[in-house]
Amino acid sequence: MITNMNKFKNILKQKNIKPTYHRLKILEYIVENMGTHPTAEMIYDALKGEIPTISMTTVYNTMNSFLDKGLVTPVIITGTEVRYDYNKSHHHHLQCRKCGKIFDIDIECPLALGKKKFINGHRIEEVHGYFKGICKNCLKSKKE
Amino acid sequence: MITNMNKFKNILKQKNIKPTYHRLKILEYIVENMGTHPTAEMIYDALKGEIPTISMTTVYNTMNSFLDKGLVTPVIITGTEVRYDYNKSHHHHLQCRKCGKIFDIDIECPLALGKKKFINGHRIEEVHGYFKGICKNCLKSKKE
DNA sequence: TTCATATTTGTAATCATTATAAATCTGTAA
DNA sequence: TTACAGATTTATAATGATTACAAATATGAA
Ligand SMILES: [Mn+2]
Ligand SMILES: [Mn+2]
Ligand SMILES: [Zn+2]
Ligand SMILES: [Zn+2]
Repeated sequence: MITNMNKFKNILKQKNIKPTYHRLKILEYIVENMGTHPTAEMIYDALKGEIPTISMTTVYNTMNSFLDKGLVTPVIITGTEVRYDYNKSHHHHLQCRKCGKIFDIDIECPLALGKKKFINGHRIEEVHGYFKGICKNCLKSKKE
Repeated sequence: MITNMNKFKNILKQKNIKPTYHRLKILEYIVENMGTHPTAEMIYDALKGEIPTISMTTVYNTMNSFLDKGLVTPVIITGTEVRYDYNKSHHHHLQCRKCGKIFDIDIECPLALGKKKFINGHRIEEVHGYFKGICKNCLKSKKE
């Protein structure tokens, strides 16, 4: 849709990122697949069909500029790979130890409420929380 | 102290880990430097003076068996390195964006209370939380 | 002492990510 | 339109933490 592409174009312009074709397609992908919290590789694999010449470096470059401009945030759970989150609302995550998928968890975290700026004398700037367990899908799939 | 070494020996025996010299010295180091949440490299650097032949592989092997046996837990914040925590009580962490140090934060996290076993249909097995900010030491050191 | 087994070591491999420099694209001045 | 400076993309090499592997060494029971 041309209207959607205009939407993405505006998002990039608002963040002072030049809306190139690659950046638009990458943005489109992460917006429409927000719930998957994709890795760089997942983005690359999803786009290389439509853009056969795209390179991993471009994905990394793009995601790093998105990170710099605050368009996405990194989700770090395993330590083996960065996953990107377009959802900027404050929320937590759950990673399933069966399927590895990462889910958004919308619970009100008392610690995240903007109240306390200091804990134990340290200044708090960011609050992060995540769970590990078994996702609802894997629970359905029978045996533990 | 020989008494301390016996203490460490017993800790390893209780976990079914053979108390070799290397393992005892590594355990001693992480217990006495619990608050630093050391990396494999920090452990290696601290011990190579006393044990010149020690290798990084041994540190990794040892920490992996400590992890397997639940003697330590991994602290993953940056995604660039694993830090090890001997403190098994449930607690959170703060990493200072100035000095990079990791501090224990002992706050009662309502989410961590063993109550809820399920959230949004997912089974919760672990609750992790951490903060980013400026530690109290770096706050004292004048300019932001 | 002897031998099987576990531990430690040095080195190579892996994997995600970054660095680098060449190739390509884009927008604008002439 | 053409030419060109600057930005973007690409291919490739480098990096750094961790693991894989196989040889060397230590341990400890027979
Ligand atoms: Mn999310
Ligand atoms: Mn800790
Ligand atoms: Zn699952
Ligand atoms: Zn600090």
